[in-house]
Amino acid sequence: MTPNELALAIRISLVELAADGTLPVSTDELPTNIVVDRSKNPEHGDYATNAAMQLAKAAKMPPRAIAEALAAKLVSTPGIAKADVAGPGFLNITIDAAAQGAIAADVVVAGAAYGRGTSMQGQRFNVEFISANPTGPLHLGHTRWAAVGDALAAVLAAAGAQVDREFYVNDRGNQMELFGASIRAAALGLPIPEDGYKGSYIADLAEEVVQAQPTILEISDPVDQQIAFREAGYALQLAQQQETLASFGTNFDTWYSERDLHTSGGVDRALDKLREQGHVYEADGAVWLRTTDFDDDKDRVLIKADGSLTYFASDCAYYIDKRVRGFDTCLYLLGADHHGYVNRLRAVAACAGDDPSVSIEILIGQMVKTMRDGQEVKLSKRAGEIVALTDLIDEVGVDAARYTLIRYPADSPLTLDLGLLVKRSNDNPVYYVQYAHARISSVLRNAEAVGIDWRHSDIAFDPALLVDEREGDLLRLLAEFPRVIATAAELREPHRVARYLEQLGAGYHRFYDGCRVLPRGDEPLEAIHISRLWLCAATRQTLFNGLTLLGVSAPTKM
RNA sequence: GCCUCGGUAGCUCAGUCGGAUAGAGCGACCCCCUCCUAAGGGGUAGGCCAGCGGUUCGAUUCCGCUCCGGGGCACCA
Repeated sequence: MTPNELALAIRISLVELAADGTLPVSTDELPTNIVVDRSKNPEHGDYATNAAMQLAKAAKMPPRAIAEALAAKLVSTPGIAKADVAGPGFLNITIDAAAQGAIAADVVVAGAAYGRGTSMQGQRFNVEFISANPTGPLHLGHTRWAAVGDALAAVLAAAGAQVDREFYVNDRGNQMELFGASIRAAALGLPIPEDGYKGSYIADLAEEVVQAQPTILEISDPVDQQIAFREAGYALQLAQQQETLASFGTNFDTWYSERDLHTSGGVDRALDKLREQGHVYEADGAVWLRTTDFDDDKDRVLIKADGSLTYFASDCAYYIDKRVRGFDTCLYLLGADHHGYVNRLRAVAACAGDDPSVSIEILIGQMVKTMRDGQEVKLSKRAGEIVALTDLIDEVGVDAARYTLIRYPADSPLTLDLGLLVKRSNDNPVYYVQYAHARISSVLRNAEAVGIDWRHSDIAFDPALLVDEREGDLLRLLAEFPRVIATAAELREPHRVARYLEQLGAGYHRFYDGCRVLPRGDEPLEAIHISRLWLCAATRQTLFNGLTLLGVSAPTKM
């Protein structure tokens, strides 16, 4: 019996109590969401609910009396062994051993689908993240969302939502010109422009461009030549970013070009839309959007006095374009340095006639500070000091990098110690979780080696045998997984999945330490062995499903 | 100044519909391998959940203020 099934049983009992008059409340007054918590203390049974205390006010009855009535109903429910009233009105519930153990079989049968739910069915999300300028390699500043954004998208999808991962390519504007000028200067041996890109990768790019396209040096017009360098460099950088992210296990459904947004008329359509909604005005020779109608500090310029479009105009067009493409909710995963954009983006949605509380959501990822040997590693693309994402992958590997970034909530600042991460030690919990998966894999291999086919054995899986305290803990943990995914999706917090996997790993290691799975040398094969193998298989499946959501591999050997 | 994120064990951090005795890893100390991977398990020590008020049966959690730290407040991209 899972917590969700238990919650349903409690709900049904309450409805019955309200119907027969034991509880003087209408069914409308019953809590729709019954809270069922795992008990921390084993003396308090398997699960606890505070439903009686929640109802006390509406029913004008002492919580303990309500709990008593509820307990009497619940004990006649199949699968529930015991229901005790405790403290101010908690109800401690013990699940029947067989009903508890049956979860192991449920998980094995569900397989890769175990944990997936339907709580977000019918919702279409556009999850946009990273969106780095194509003017340089991806660096550590981009990695947090590369890992967390991807995991968040996976979690939303696991909760039943339809999710697109999108990367916005800022391939227009002044930065691109500076980029082109910088490469050209490097190729011709000229000084890099004052505010140009000074990283050493620029020289490499220049060399690569010239090698692939020697005639570029013969272009006499400096403007044309700069454009040629810009375009060649752009293509190389974009390809490199795509390759880097693919090697990091982050794959986008859409790479959306800002240029396309303009050439397709998206900007004009957006401006028309905003005008229709009545939030556009002219002043000081510029065209403004009155975002102050919706909580922004100041209005924003769409078209500058010189007639050129602002970057903000592109932002508006991009948002409106996403909505036209049919997304219910546009998620923007931004760095803390973009936090000033939150209000204006929300205002854009409102100016476009949308309800910002539904159609736009902006998540701010706090800074990742990187340390190496106790020294802070500074990231500055202009100054040329870059710790590239590819370096991180090379140094610590995809699994450790992704996992470490994902296991902390994105809205808390994070300090990554590269020196520590490089050590493949226990300090990184990814190994702990992966080890649990590998350990189970090994047990199952050994079972096979001695000829035990636990799935099709003559000796049947008997859920009632899994009564050891460590087996019960592990079963309760397994039952928790669907709720973890649903909550992680709801709160946009994929780190909850990682933390859960650590608990599950710990639960397995304890079980492994205290409960012998395979028969020793001369022992006969018995039902307890088979049942424990099912429990092992269920745990492995859940670890696998969870790690897969996070984009971390689940090795069968380490 | 305004906005925003944080302040929980020596260190790094978990802990949302407000619940029973506040958790984990690392570090310290003590135990456990004739047995499926010791990359593991068990135990001890370590806390005024930054501070002060409020809401109530009950607050680390919700609200207000104060203090301390990170980040942000362009007709830049």
